[in-house]
Amino acid sequence: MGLNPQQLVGATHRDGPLLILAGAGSGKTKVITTRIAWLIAEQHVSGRSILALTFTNKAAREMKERVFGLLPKKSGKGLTVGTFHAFCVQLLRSKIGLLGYREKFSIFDSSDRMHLITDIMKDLKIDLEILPPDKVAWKISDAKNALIHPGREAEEWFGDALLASIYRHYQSTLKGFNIVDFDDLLMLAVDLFAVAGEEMALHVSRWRYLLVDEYQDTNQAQYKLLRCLTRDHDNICVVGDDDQSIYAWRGADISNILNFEKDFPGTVVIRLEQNYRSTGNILRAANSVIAHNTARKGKNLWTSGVNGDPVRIIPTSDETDEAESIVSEILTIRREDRASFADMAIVFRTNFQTRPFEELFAAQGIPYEVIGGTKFFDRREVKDIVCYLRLMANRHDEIALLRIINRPKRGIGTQTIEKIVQWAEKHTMHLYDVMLDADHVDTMDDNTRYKIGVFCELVEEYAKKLLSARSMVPVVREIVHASGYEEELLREAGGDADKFQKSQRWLQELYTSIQLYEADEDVERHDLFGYLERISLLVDDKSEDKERRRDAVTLMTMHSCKGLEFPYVFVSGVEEGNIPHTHSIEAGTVEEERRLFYVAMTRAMKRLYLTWAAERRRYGESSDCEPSRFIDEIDPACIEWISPGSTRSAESVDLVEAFERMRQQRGG
DNA sequence: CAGCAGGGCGTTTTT
DNA sequence: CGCCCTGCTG
Repeated sequence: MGLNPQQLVGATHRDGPLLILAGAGSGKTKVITTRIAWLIAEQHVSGRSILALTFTNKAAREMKERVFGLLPKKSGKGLTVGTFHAFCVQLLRSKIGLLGYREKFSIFDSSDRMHLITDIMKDLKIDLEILPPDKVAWKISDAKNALIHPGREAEEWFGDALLASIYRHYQSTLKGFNIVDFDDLLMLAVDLFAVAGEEMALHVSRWRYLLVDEYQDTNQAQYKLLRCLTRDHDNICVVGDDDQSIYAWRGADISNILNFEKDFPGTVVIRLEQNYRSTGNILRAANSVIAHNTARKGKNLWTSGVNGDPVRIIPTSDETDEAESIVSEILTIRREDRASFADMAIVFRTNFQTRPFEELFAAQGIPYEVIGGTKFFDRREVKDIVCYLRLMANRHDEIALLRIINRPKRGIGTQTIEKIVQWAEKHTMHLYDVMLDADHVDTMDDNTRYKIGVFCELVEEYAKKLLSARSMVPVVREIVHASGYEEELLREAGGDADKFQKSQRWLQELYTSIQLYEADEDVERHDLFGYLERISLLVDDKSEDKERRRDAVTLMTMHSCKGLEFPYVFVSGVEEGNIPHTHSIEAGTVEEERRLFYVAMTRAMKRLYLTWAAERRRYGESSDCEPSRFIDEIDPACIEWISPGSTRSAESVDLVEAFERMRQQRGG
């Protein structure tokens, strides 16, 4: 199987708790996948008894593929591999009734959450200036990740009665709408075990072997869930690396991995310290940076491979220059090393840094793929139509309703909406039910009632069609047409044919996404609910085959690069205030930033570039930048400073001089 | 109720 | 610099 001794121990550990401390590039996925295959093929454990949990859909997909690649056909049947969130949805789908929700709940995304919180705060007459809704959203999310429920408990936890009150209203509204938000998936799943321990224990008893990836990133809720799943056995294998913990800001609790041995007595600990990914220089550079962290278990990653090229540091004058330098380097590598675009990745701290690259790549015809970033399902056209679908799936989804009630314009304006809302409040009814029953609303005229009637008929008619049709795609096309949405797009575009085409293309992508879903054999039943659930758990739109078929440069943030590897990696914007980010410096969380930088560095297999710009524009204003402190922390023996002019046409004399001074100062 | 213009504000990271 | 939201006018 080609495993080293430690990997082999991990892969062939039979029963009981197992902690695998796996450094970057040490082959942890290989160990997990081999272990699953070993359990099934050699130990005759049924696939049905195995549950593997990951953080991202991508990781889940990869793991599944690799496991099935190791197994003879069909022998892995029943194996569960999924994200924590997807797994929780599965539990909730069948058991959420225990918590007083109805079975066919919808899932809120973060923008829906913001809307609702803003509405609630307005209702409560809270000044949005003093308490910004995004802060509130973040606090509520935090509370849920820590398993803090609304009520007295929350008030103490927040130390703020107002926040607790918003939380209470928010949560009861969600429940009233039969909607759960992202954080609820975890919290409510844990609640299931609290309210019906025995029933749930029975329900999950089929899973006798647990495997958890990226354990260092688990939060309280995920930890508790794992405890619930191991009530009747202790076959839990977790893999993690404290140096790659980069989600503390989202509630990840590093003590979960630090305390694992205490939590699960009899734990076997395995350390994977041999790196198979990067050359010696890259590894040494990364090691020297991470060594500056004090809060770490400490490990010594080593490689038996070649030293390779030094880490190349490229100073540039501004973000345009930075992009041009990288592009020129990309073209050189392609020419000289005969590497493909897909071998290269550009990594940065913040999403908005993609801009100069996207512009330049588009101009030069270089294929690229942005991971994350502005999401497909956040696109206006797509989101509008998805809201139609959401409303048809759940008439009580008020956020969806309010979004499309007058889109396209159908003469139901703010006045009318206000009347509906007031009537609903007075009679404690749902907005949509008020609309269905508009004849009885005495505050509006017949014409308005008629318009509302037309809208409701549309919803009812197509909801029925969606649920009965063999394929939803033609029905959705019909909705776009019959609702007048298409016409509206045409009208909005004015004479701009290009604009109209663009929006059409987005809608086409949406149809394709539905089609892909309906063709997915992994899904048992294909219906509207299943589709909405799937897309709500999807972070990116990059549907399976898409990423593979194109030879493209990958652009992504440091957070989304975790778990990936590329022969050539460019870390861009390595400036003080960017990485480490100003907010983190102020919050005193530079160590997490260092880990983030470490994660980015260790993605590189063959060659690593670090670039920084002396000047960067933000909000249209430009400001001076200094290279990141992390550059100073790299062992000078493994880096090489590339002079600004060498990759392309000569730059300003000032910059070259500044660069020379810096090189002398740093002894580079 | 719809359309337009101008002002204000934001970008840390994501399942 | 752009986007979104608001407020004013037709």
